[in-house]
Amino acid sequence: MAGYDPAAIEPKWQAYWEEHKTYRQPNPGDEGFDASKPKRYILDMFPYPSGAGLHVGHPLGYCATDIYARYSRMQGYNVLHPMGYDAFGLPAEQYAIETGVHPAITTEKNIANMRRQLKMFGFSYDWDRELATCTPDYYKWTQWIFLRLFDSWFDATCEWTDPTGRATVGRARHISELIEALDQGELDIDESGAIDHGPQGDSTRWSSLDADARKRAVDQCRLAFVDEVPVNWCPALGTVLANEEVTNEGRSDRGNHPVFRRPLRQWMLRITAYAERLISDLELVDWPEPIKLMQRNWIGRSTGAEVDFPIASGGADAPAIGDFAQWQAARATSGFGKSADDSVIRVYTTRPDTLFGATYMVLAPEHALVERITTPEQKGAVEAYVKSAVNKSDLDRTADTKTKSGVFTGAYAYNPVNGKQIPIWVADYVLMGYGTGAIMAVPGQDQRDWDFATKFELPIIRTVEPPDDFDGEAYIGEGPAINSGMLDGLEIAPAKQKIIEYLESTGQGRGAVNYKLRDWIFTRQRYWGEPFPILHGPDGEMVAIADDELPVELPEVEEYKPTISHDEDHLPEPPLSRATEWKTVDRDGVEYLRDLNTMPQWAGSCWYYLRFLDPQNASRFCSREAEDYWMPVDTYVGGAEHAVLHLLYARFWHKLLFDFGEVKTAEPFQNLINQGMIQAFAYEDSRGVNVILDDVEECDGAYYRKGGGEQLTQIVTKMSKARRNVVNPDDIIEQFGADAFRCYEMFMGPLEASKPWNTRDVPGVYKLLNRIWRLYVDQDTGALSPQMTAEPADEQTLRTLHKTIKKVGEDIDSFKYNTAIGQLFEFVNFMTPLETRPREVLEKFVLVIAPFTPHIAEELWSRLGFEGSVSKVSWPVYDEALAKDDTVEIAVQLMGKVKTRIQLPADADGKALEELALAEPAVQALIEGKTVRKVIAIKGRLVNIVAN
RNA sequence: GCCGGAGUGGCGGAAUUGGCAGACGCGCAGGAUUCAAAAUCCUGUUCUGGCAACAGAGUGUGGGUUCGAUUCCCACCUCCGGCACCA
Repeated sequence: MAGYDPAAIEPKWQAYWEEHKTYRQPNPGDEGFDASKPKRYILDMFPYPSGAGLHVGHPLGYCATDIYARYSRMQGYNVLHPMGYDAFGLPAEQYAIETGVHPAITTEKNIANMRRQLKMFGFSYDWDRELATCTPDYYKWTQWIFLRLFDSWFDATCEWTDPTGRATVGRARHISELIEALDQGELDIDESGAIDHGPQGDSTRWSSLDADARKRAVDQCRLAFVDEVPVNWCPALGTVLANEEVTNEGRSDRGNHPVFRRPLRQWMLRITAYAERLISDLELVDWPEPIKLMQRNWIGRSTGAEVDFPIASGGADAPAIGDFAQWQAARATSGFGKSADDSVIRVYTTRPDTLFGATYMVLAPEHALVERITTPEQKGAVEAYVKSAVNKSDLDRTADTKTKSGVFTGAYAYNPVNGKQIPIWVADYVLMGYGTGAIMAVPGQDQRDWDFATKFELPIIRTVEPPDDFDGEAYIGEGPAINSGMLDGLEIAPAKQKIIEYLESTGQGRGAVNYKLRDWIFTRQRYWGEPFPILHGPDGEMVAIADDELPVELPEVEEYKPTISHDEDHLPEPPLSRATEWKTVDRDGVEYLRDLNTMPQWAGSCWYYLRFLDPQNASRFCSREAEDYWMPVDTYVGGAEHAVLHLLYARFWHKLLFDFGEVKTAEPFQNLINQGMIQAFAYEDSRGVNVILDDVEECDGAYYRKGGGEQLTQIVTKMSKARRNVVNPDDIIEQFGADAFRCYEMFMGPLEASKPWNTRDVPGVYKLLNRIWRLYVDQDTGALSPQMTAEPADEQTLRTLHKTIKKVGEDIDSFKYNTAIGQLFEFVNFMTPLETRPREVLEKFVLVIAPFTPHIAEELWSRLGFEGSVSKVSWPVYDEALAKDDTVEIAVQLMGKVKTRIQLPADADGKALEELALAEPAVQALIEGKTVRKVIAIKGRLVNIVAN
């Protein structure tokens, strides 16, 4: 074999790496661990083991981290670079429902296929650390972490110095400390059941509860708690559906069954407790600013005020307060209640300064007061409206602003700042899940309110003076307050401050912080997930399974489908309810029922980066030594689609473990890179109808329907089965090899950008590898090329080499692999025409390509006569002086237009550059007869002459 | 609708972050080699006009700031990702 043959060399070196465990990375304390080296933890987002195997999108990120890992090892780092499988999930369960094959079997088969593919790419994972989230020895610790959530409450006012030495407010504490504090009278439970951090030495509410009620009260304060929340319940499928699985007609995407929006008892994780820290700790990590911004916006912190609007009149049941002045007087003494009493509508507003412009109120359709305040005349309309609104998703309700809908309840409330009666409406653009589920509407300063007010002919009062040239509708900009009594003339910020002081002093409101973030619904009515380690007693009490009884293993069932029904009120009966033996547990003669739900797929992926540190550990999720050495993750690469949810959930779990001293870093992921999506070309006819790839032919750069059909438009879309434009990496590797595949994906464009796959471009990089091969190996004989000589390299060759080492190294450091490979092309373009090529230069070049194309690098390295793996060799050092040129071409501009180019020393700058340039005859000719007014000289770039 | 990102040759993209627009690759055209082809090597390739030297235009659209704008500012258009039970 003389030519480059990836099919021969790639399996050979993959077998070598496997046999020698080339990429095994020992932990501190293990044999072979080198404590003198710095560390890098380089992590990929692990894949779901789908039956389709890896698609071309997976290896994009995996190639990027692999190159970085290989480069880091050559730079002298201990590198932790592991891989595993996010193995619980819906597709295996769906397949099981259809075929009866146990999801564990399907999953294991898919994992085996993915493992084969991952090895075929030549990724340098430490395979001894491979894991899958669906194995009992993994999910044992997922359950263990859940129990830490169950065993804890959030002490929101606790001021403490965290183990990294930072002053922090709020932390998770063991639930027993809450009970102790309640017993001691240091804390109380408030009217809504939440922890009352108010005046100490008063726990009257807690003391008034009996033992059962206390237990329930404590359960509601846990970080993992059970609550009723509205969900899309589909009794015919027996599960809750995601909004995207529900059609516009309120039916299930799958099967077209009716879906009901109804409250359901669910496990909830109190992620909202960490809202503040999840925002502020973003300062600790080096993430792309847009991703941080997305997380901040998702958490959605806003400051404003809560204000009570007393009900003035309404239906027979309306808790009207009667006389406004009396109410005000009463409030002045009683103060602002912790939760709203019946007679008021409490709103949250970010613009309390606009209170005088609140001309009506809106309740969410689900608001408890709607039914009570509605007058008999409006009852029919309101009921019909509420009925139609509850089945809409939040997205639908807020999406279409043009066609705002709503109904008047017939009731009125008093505006607390001026006592004016304002109408109360019901509208679905107000969401129960945000704020208090009720708003004060200020059409003068809010466009949604403006649209609504205009449509229903409600009054509009401006309370911020717009500029003279303002011709819009609602005005949200800065300006002095008008029509606002005591606030008139104040700018927004001081007006906010003043009105909050007034509201607090009169007991009508208070300053408040609000978050968009909602607690995390953690229940799934499914089979293929982690069982909850919780027992339910006969009287509804919850008991945690002891740590030493974990894992609670997933039992066998004969049918994976939840129990289905056509009755709207039928309650969920998940598949685990069929595990008759398993589901009941006897404890001291009392029969307990296991929790029959499972955790969402997120659970396993929330902490897998910790298990990689020490995956076989049977006594802890990972050893403290391993955690101490390896954390945090230095580089985390994955798709931007995880920018919010996965990354927020994982940070939340990490902070819980941090609060309990189980991990030592406040944040898990120090650096984050979001790879783009690999898209595909697709073709549409003149009507915009998709034409599958098999029916398209190209002619002179245009695309036509096969058989002389009409011309088609090329578009860029997601790869999809329907368009038949999915590319299978196995096919590409079979044709061109893994090294070429890796190079192609890295050369496609910036890692972060989405870009279309184009198989037509793969031969380009394949050709590069062939050309590299021929620099070393004689095509005819298969021996080392006779053009490779022992003679020392000339200066130009050395400059090219050193420039290449520098450019490629710097590009790897900043993950700019597309330009790094461009430099490899330039090096090869330079070497190819040479008659003889210095061996010393070519030896160094093998090291430069080793991170990108490990197989060909190993082969050439061994053919050059070296023993052992090239991945163990140090990255070459470049000479700064040789890596740049002495003279550079300077562009000479006249009035900003390039007129000529001259060669000048690279280090000339400022005045010197200006003088050198002006001395050039070509430049003299340019300015002849003109007056030079100004000269701008930029070192190594250009000289711009302003002359006329 | 809300949040985030992106628009540069026939195509993927580059541009030291305010300093020569189009590196590098694909494709295409021409040439060398070959009986021929593949492979390989060399040359050219933003557009318009011109044999050419050269001139003009040009980074989604329209404005602005600047000696100088793909880069900064304002407005708009288009596309992509996310919107909490797909993960």
